[in-house]
Amino acid sequence: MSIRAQQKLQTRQALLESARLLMNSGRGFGSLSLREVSRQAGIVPAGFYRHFADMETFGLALVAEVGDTFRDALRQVRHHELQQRGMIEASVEIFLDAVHDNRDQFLFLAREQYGGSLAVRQAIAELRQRITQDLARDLLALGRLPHLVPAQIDVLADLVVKTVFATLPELIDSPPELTPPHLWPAAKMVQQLKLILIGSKHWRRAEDKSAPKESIDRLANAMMHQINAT
Amino acid sequence: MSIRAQQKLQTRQALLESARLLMNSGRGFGSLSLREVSRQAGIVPAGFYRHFADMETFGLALVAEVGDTFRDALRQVRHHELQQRGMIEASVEIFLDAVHDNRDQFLFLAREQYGGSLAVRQAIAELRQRITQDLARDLLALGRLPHLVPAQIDVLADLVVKTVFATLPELIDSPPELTPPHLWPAAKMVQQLKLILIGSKHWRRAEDKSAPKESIDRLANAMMHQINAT
DNA sequence: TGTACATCAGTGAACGCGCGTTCACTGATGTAC
DNA sequence: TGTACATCAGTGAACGCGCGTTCACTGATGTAC
Repeated sequence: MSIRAQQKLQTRQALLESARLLMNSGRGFGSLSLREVSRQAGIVPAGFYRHFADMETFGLALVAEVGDTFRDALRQVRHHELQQRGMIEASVEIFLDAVHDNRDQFLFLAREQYGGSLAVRQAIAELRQRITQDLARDLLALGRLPHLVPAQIDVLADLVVKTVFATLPELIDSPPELTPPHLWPAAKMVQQLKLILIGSKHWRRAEDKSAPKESIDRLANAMMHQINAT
Repeated sequence: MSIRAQQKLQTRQALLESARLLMNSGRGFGSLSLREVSRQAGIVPAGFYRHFADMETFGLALVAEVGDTFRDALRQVRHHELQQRGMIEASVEIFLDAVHDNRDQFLFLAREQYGGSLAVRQAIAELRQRITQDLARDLLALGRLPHLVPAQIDVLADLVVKTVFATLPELIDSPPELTPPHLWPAAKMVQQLKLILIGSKHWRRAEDKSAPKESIDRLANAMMHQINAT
């Protein structure tokens, strides 16, 4: 790569890192200013535009960055060729190492998954959906849950990913001083994933004959209560 | 109450409602300005200070508001005197009604649970902790899970509340057009809560004799990987 | 290799704008007698 | 009940400030010959 391209890339990464640094003190991405980020990266405000059209595009670059990191971690988890016993602990351990090594990237992800601008939120939702689908595919291919239909696998994968994403903020910040050991985030998450896995082992196939009509009606009822913006 | 006090209360509620309205278009509370909120509520910026010292105090009032609504809903759920069959569906139905009736309050809660200012995030964390502890107390008192020790009940309650909080954003916004019915948020949440309940029915007591030392070591290992800010 | 021109990452000044906060004020409501 | 004074929610003007964006620029790096 040419010297100029290298230097440009360096500045670009300085901008990304600056945003993550500024968010470390508890601020949301939406409250960062273009001038502030540029200042932190050591360039003049106008220089920002050599790299990004606006703060929204910049936010999408941050999502792409943590997305790559996240998927790398999951690839490592997958290559660990899961054995039944201790599978969850080993996977969580690999994942926690990735979070530790890229603390501020995951802080951005945790902080902006619901709070960010529309574009950032959508990009994170897409990232999360791809991760969920990959997990569902793996669970189906592994064949350890042959009693579940694909729709159930989807619901299970969604719950696992939901649990991991929702635990991220706790994993990144220290827990309150008085937290008893069984509620320390990493241990708690391991227990909860095991609990979910136990549930999925004993989950009956949908449309079970023992509760034929009533449960379907109830489900439809719950679905009708979908809260819509429309 | 005096006329003056009534009018003041009315303006105060207009301010709270204005903030929630402004957040409906996808913006975070942290990006709202004092002038903007006052304008929406129909008063002059300086008038804001008759009600709140600053935007942070104002944010805490919004947390308190949705906290009351949330706990009212849970009180209704609790008074429904849960019967075994269909307990989850009935509870979710009551909860979804509350979310529907107070859409923008729950939108604030969902949006700011991780993204808000430090003070707002802490207030929401306290609200959530109180809800979790109440649930753990209820689960223990009901005695339907006698094989679990209190520490396991805590982990279970945390997972249930985590699932509900993490599903809130989906419950509030419409799901993407192409979502298959089994992944519609309300139905999906019901399935996932059932899955968790099934897991808890089959969860072995901690310190199970069949995996005596190894699992404790693994747990400790996972806990050591706690990611700290320190 | 050397030269002449092109590219373009980063500069520095300037702009108009909405912001949070202050202040003395007004006039409806409340209170004391 | 009527009067005289106190309270205080909301006003309107003013302030200094950091913001996003524009522009012509500079000078190191890249390219053509």
